[in-house]
Amino acid sequence: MKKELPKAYNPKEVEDKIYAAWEKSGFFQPEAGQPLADNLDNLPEKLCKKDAKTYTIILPPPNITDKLHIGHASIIATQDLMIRYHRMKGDRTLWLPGTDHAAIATQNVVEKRLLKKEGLSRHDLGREKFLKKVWEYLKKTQAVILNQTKKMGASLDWSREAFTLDKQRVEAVKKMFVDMYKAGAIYRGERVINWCPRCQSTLSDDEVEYKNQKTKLYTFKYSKNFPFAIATTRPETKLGDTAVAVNPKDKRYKKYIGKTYEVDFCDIKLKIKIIADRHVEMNFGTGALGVTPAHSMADWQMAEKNRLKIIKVIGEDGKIKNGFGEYSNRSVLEARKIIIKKLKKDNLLEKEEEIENNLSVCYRCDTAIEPLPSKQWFVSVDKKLERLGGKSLKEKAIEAAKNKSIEFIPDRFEKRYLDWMENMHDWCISRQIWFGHRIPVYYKSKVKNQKSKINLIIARHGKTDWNVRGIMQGQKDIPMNKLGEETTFKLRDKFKNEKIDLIITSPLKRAKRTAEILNIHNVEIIEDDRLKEHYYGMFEGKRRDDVLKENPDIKIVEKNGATFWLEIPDGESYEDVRKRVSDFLEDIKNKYAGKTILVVSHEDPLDMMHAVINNISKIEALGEFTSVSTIRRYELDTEKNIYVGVKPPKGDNWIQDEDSLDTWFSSGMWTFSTLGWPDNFKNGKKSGDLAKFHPTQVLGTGYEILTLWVSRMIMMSLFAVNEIPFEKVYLNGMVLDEHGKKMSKSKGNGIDPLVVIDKFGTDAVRLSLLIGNTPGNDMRLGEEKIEGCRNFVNKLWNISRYIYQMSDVRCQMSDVDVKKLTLADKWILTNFDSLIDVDIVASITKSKSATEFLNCYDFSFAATLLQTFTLDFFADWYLEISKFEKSSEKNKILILILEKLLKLWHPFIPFVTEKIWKEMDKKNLLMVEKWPTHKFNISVDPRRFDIIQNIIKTIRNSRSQYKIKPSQKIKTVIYAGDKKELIESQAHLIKNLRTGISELKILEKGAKIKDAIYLVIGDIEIYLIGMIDKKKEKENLQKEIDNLEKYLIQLKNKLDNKNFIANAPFKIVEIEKNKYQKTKDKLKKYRVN
RNA sequence: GGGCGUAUAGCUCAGUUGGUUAGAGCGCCACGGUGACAUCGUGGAGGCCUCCCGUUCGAAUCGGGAUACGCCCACCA
Repeated sequence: MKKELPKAYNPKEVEDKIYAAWEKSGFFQPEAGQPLADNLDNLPEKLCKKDAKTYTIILPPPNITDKLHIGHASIIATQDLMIRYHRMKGDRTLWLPGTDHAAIATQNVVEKRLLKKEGLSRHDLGREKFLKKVWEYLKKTQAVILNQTKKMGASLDWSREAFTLDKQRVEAVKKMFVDMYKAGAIYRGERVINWCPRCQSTLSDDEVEYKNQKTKLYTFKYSKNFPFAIATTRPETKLGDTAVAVNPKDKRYKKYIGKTYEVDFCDIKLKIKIIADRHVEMNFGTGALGVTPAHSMADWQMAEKNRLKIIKVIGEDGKIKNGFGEYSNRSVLEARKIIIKKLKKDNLLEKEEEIENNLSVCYRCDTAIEPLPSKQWFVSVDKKLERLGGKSLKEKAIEAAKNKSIEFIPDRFEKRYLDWMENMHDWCISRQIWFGHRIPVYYKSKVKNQKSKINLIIARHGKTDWNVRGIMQGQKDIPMNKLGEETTFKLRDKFKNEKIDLIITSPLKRAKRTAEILNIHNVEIIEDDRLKEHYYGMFEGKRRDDVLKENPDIKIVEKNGATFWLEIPDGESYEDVRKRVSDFLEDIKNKYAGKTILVVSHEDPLDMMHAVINNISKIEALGEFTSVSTIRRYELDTEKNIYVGVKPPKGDNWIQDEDSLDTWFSSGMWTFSTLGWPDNFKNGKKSGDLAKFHPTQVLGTGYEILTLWVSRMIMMSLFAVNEIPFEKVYLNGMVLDEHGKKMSKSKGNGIDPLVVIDKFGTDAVRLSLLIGNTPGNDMRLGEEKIEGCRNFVNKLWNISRYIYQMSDVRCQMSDVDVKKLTLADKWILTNFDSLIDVDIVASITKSKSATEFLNCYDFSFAATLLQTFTLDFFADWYLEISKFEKSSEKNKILILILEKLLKLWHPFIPFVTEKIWKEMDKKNLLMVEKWPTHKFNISVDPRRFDIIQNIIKTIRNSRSQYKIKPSQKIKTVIYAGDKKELIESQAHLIKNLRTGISELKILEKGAKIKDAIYLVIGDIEIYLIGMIDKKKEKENLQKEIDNLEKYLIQLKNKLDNKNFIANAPFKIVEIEKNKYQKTKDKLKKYRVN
């Protein structure tokens, strides 16, 4: 049955219909754990075996801030290619779509772009109304994105579509937060944030604007006894300085590093420690930087590193806090004036100069921002977690890349990932915005909060015999002695008038007994391992004095008449102890707000507790509990009535945390929250979609969010389901404009996918994004390229059109009589085979097959290979040959190759291939046809056909060079040597393929022919007889001879080089010799003529 | 400031482990209605492979440095 197709392919007429047919087929939805929408079928058994491997990609959810740009299109094209390829291979293939709420970005768009027009800010509307606006907006963009994605031909499973802020994801995020909190992976800590004193609110980083301004830089000493000067633009904050940082390389200050100075800075007493920090610029100011932890982000980090004390100077009202003498309650600027005045008076001010710097101001009211410490939520990346086998999130995430459980494409991104991971600090997840996942933490209303401090009473246990004998006990369980009991009983009086709610004790006998004796009100006693004594390892059971003598090299500190070992070879470090008690304190803060608690423990844990509570260094704290039976009291400023949970607690006075979560928290859960977590994950067992499709195979995204997103997904997935979420990370480069500039709205150089799809068709757009696109590298794209791809798509259409005119569309390979095949037939079949698998052709060209290129993610190569075959081999040669070398076999071959070629092309250009396929009257959709694996297996040495091609090309070329009109036919003589038989058999090709030959004589050899163009191809000589342009021929001949001579000299020089002969491998030398001989022969032939 | 990447024809890019007279597509030029395709065909002209130094018998390819551009991160006291 022959067919007539329209002359040009019209994508507009076919694309939407085809997409609808695909969707209707249900083949986008692999067998689901959930009922399918609209009674659609899943992939039937026939197309996807029960035991088929799964192949899953979760589409990176685009931000709902805006419609998709061409960069998204690039990611979609790449992933749809992978998905369609694997679906055709018979894998159970799932590609899951969704969108991201992009908290900050979306809030900004709505507030700055939409509300601003009406002259409103979000505060004018209030939280609820504002969020309503945001949802209105996002519904719109979501619909646009959905439509765009479908237009791209994406074979996504829409029945599983998700949104990072839909109901299911909200529940998942809450659960995740609570789980992580309970596991100790989330904690509340302080961090410097941006505070606007006028708006009385915190600002996200995006809400801070920078203003270039002139300001004064003051250089001064804190006091006369301080050894050198520092420089600052904000002298008033120096009231809270606890350190001075210098560059470790700075010779001027090296000798001071580590020392502490007590200074009197303008009547305020400060303790200043000199610390080293490599970020300090030696050339700025004096090269010494006053560190104010409470009022600068950078200083805060230094303080954390160096365990500095944090002094808050400025309050939320923008005024100096109480406790700073005459400065208190004055505005920042007033305080500054007074300080400068004093410094001048005391002759401490060395310099006052104008500099330019960036002042951060509030985006709403332009007020200068005050960085203040505030409580924020953090994910602890370093905390060792039980559920991760005692490893931290960071360690596990690093491990995944290092042991190659995750492979990066291209692999250089592994290094970037690891660098970033290794330097990762705890991740602050609370954001001061309204739109997003509200933090599932609740506090009691403010009035009740007043009561919510913890009265902490700390007691050291009573004496044991070992205490008396000066033996190190550590975790050896030594009971209290008589003396100890007596002393402890005396202490009971102290608690007579005090209501103790709870006693928590170390489980060691001496502490437990102490607790029992002190429990006069008969309250509950809880044991807690974290309160155990410092583990001293091999020192335990030895006398302190002996240990001191035997280990003179071990670092010690002496304080309050006691000795402290800073390192114990096989024991715990002070750091370890500090960690566990700090952990303990966090716990009780959250559980026992408002209560009075007695804690009974041992010397070292208590010292460390003292350090944590007062935020001082471990060494400063040592010696606080030197004597047994010491009692100290603390008021723990706690989180009070804090509740962390999926649902708010009962009672009406609980207020939810105002902040919302960093977007990456919810998108970090994307691989499993979309597959039904947590419902599909009970008792560590996966079920439903999660069991079937997680971990996924590939995560493809732009490299710019490798660190932001990919790293988070890895950590979150490890935590939630203890799985690495994907095997491979494929990184798309950015799509730039023709000039290599980033596309952006403001520049107006962006390409809108819908516009170019409308103009050139989806297939053309997809192909233009796949060809010439290397993973991880940016790509430039202009409309010209898309147009070129459109032309190719149309070419494929016309190839089919031609074939349909020639051949009946129904036939099979078994119908082809191999014996009847011509050289050209065999040549094209063999070449086609090389697309599917390496065979004789590929082994000669050393190329991979299209299948192999796809397997190793070299999509551009695969497309180029297919394109070369389609255009150069199939259309330009084989189709042309078929116009005169006719046979029934040929018609079959045309159909057979077309059929397989369509399959190979389908993942790249799904619409046009599906349409052509349909025109073949096929019942099934091409989309679920099997990927070709069977070769035709008719091998022929392609070089035999190459000879014929070469002859034809050479003749065409010289016709063009000599400007012979196409209408002018030429007699031709070929001296073929031992190729005579071959050339004779293919003479019809040489005559018919636009060589304009009237008469062709093929001889083995013969005499030189005058008045003819002379051509040489290897051993073969060709004469185009009857050429008149003698002069031109001579010129050409001479040019060729010159060329050959030059080349010959090059080769000769190489071969004359003794070093080359001596050092180069034998094979290479042979090759070069061969080249030399061939060139020489050719030259000889030309010279004779 | 730190890390990473890129630099090859007018443009967009290939160039596998060092051995090519350095390739393709677009654009350009010339010719051309030939059994599908002018969204086409045939042919051609375009290159100090950014620069410098080194390793090597041999470098577009490996190493070092410079320059330019891009991306990410930190910082601007």
